[in-house]
Amino acid sequence: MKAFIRVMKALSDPNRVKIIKMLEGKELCVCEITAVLGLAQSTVSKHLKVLEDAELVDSSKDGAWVNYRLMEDCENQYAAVMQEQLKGWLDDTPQIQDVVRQAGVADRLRICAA
Amino acid sequence: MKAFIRVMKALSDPNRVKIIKMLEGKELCVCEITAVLGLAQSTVSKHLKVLEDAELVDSSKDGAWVNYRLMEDCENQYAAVMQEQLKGWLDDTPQIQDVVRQAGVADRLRICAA
DNA sequence: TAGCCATATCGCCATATATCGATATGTTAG
DNA sequence: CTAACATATCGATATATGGCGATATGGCTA
Repeated sequence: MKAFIRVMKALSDPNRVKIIKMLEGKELCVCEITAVLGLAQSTVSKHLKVLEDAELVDSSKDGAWVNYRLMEDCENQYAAVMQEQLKGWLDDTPQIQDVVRQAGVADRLRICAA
Repeated sequence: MKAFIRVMKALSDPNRVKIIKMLEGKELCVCEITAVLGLAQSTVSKHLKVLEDAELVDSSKDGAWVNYRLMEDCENQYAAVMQEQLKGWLDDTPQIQDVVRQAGVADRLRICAA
């Protein structure tokens, strides 16, 4: 039950849903997501933690960067099903199209101060 | 997007999920749900409104009673999919088994002051 | 080693949510 | 018509959540 509720809560925020949809395209680092969403870095970090706790996304370090991607082979069945469902959902939503397009052309070397 | 978020928020509360699972068995009136969940009647009424706004459940009056049931032929695709998914989920959760069993034998004529 | 960069965590605030008791609304029975 | 009952709505309160800026942490590079 807790695992289910965690997934539902994670998907109850528009910005977190946007992150999921962006990650369907490619993996992204925190600064890229921050730039696209236009939120504070700390806010994005917190959203990512919620998504990770729900086992919807996964991360790995690449030097100073942390790359986030959709969790593959979820053990959490609720996360697995929702992730799959979302692949067919919301693609016609302007807000989503917007961020997905921006994420598609995001370049961390340009966006981040590197 | 709003419709999707509404459905996710509706399913983010354990008591509302319990209500959905109870309604998989049979339609129930507010006083039966109230008795099974052990919440205040006003709280249950509010939860039902959230579920109805998300188009997950439907209601109809039967005299002084209001019967709630799972929404059939949901226009809201998110509600439709989640409803179906939930039919195969959480059946092994003790909390859910408990309320479902109680709902199954609920009798409004005994539960309510009628 | 120092300093910069990316990210995470902390503390704070405003708003949202879950809950309750009290009250309003509408229905049925006497 | 009135009383009793089922449900909905209102008002209050405690907790949860989303947001921010400030600070801590860890890695690179000069």
